[in-house]
Amino acid sequence: MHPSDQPDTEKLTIDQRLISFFRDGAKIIGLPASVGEIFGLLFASPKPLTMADLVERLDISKGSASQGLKMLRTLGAVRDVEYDNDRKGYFEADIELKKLVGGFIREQVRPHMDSGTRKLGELEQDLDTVSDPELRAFYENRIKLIQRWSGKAKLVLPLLQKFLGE
Amino acid sequence: MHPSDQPDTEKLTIDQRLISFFRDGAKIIGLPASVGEIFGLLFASPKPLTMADLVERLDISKGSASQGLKMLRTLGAVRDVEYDNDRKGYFEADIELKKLVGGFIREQVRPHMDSGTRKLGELEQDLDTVSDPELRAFYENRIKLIQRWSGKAKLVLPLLQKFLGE
DNA sequence: TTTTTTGTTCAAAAAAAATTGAACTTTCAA
DNA sequence: TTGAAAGTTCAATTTTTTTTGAACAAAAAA
Repeated sequence: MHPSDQPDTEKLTIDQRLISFFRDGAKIIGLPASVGEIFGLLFASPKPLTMADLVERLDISKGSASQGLKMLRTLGAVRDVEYDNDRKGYFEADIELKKLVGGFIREQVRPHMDSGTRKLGELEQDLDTVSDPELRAFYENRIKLIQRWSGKAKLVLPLLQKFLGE
Repeated sequence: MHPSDQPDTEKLTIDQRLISFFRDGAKIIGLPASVGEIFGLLFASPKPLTMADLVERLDISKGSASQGLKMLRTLGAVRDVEYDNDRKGYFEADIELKKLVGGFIREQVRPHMDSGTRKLGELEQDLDTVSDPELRAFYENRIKLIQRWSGKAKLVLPLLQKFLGE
């Protein structure tokens, strides 16, 4: 080992650091690391990149690149751009926080909340099946409690989006 | 199969439904399913339960129960209670949204944000190593952008907690 | 003290999630 | 048309995470 070789954190290029930053970020919000890396590389690139660029620079498979881009497009975090009047597709990162958060809420948060709301409804239906009146009163309170939580959650999301939209 | 047997969603008891509800909720916020189930069972129980109760009613191992309870206590979502002046430990769910969200932010969100802030600092240091002035200006802008995001995130959390605190 | 009950720890096993890569489809240039 | 480049799909593999269970520790009853 050459004496000037330093422990890990030294001598990383800026784009490597950005990739790592967004890899961690992706994991935190429950997205695959490769998705974070793809976004990171696009975010760190002054010009649009092709899928082949991603495969080469991130050392991931074509399959991962394709699936990762698909997810990022669905989230509205990456968009297709014209470039080089080339046959290949080019991509760039969307950098509006409002849009990034909006996409995440729309694609990841809302569907879960909706399914939760549905489950909660089913729960309420089944209260009838509880014969013991004391236990039933207890369950009623618990369900009311979750409904209050749910109501707050539904208020928080638009508030959050408003706050983040500059 | 008896003709009165219905598809899955029928004939679940309320507590089974609550357990399932919180199992899903746990997965959504990135916690193990067993942790959600434990919370769900405690939430659905009018009186405190022991670890042995959890093992039996959720059909999980003693190890899972012990680890799950540990995590829930750290999150402030479950607390030890006196009961039955018994040798065994008894537990009950904490049902204050403020506390649940607060614990999650303290234990899961903050540490990640702090590590992100640190990484961001390192990134800024390394700007010097970029020789091309155009590229450097580009990176400077990107880093400033993330810093603006980070600033908002730091404002949002207390706001959120305030909103949820009744 | 010894035994029994309760709870913790952690290496190993199982389960879940992400990634790969080869087969396939689409698109366009020659 | 045909062939090559670009992109997608998905079964198989790899990696990561969760769960188990047996060994251990702590505490209290016998």
